[in-house]
Amino acid sequence: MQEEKPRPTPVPQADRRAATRSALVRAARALFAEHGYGATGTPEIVAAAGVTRGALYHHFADKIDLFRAVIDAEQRALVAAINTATATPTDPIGALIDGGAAYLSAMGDAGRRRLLLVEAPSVLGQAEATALDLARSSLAEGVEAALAAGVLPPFPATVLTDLLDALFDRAATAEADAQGNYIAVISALLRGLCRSHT
Amino acid sequence: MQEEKPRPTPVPQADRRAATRSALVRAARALFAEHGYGATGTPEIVAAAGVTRGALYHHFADKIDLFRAVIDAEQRALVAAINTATATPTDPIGALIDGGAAYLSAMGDAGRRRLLLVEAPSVLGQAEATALDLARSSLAEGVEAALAAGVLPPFPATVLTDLLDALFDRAATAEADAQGNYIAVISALLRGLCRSHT
DNA sequence: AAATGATACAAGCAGCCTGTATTTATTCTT
DNA sequence: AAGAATAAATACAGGCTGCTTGTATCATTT
Repeated sequence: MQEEKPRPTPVPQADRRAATRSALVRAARALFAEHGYGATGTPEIVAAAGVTRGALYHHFADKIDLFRAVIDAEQRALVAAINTATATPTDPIGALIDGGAAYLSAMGDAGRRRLLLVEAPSVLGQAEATALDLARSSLAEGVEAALAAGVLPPFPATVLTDLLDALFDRAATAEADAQGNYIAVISALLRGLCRSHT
Repeated sequence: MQEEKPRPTPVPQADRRAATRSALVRAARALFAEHGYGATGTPEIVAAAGVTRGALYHHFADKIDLFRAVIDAEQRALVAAINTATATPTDPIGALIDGGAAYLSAMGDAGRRRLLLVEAPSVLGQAEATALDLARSSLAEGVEAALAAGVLPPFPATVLTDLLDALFDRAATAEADAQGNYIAVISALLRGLCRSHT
């Protein structure tokens, strides 16, 4: 017995790096989502990730940079969930409603809602938070398609997108059993807007 | 000369208390609005207020308690500004639009927007932040009046209030020169909703 | 009006957290 | 296999929060 440290299957550096990095992001996501950014300390994060603060500050410039990575991962997970839950394309207005419903479904996790809707604007500032908002980009496409199809009155696309985004965000924070009512009202609002056009 | 401390106009304790308390709230409001809650330290606040940290922790339980006082004062100032800018009562829908415009005008200050729309939900939590939201309460009255008048479809009042609140909040964060467009779209949405009813 | 009590505030301390600098360990290159 | 490079751990400095102790001013009671 002298197997102390013969060469314990040399782990590639890239894998090693990716492993600790994702462990940090995963642990940080859970704690930021549960207690918020300000109430979560880096000692707590690294303990949950099973590494030390040295590793954290080797991978990320500072605590905010780690938070940014968490938000980025959460945005990607969100659009992935939306894409799997998105219905078959219908008319432009129906596509907006269906996309909104898929968004609500993908926002079912309370931690995700807190991270994206509450913490991100506060920690990163509204400007960067909306810049990182991928779901909003796909909503903008839907609005532009509806405008191009002529089914919406010729209001500025950015304004329509912004207000629709606000409606879906607020619906996402509503009680789960009331979201049907929110979708119904949003749908009625959109249909009424179309009718006022034609 | 022995007028060192004869009785230098004994300041009533109540006045003294109110003076330091309001100095703290005023200084904290300015710094929280400018740099956010997390980036503002209590040493900075008390320096701006011209008192010591001892005074702060005598008047407030902790830093969050001071922030709560700032938000409370800001809410009162907001409804006061809304009331002075509110137009004469018209039809229920017009009252909603006019009230919304008055809200946007009262939210013209960037610091106020940050405090009420970004910092408060993050620091106090969404639940407490909406509970302290006075403007939302008056919006709820307007929605209930419109429902009672039968000019809106019979959707749940809480849902309509919540979604209208979201629209006006988002419009408030828009560029000042674009807010006319936001009001126009919100107005069109509301009118379309009425039309879908009758 | 003098003493006793309550209130407002000041100063200092202990613990924690963040970010950085320094060292050690592991993997890649030649 | 030796050295370069990267990953991670340890140690440290500064700042901030909340508490505790101490002091001065106002109020109250007799």
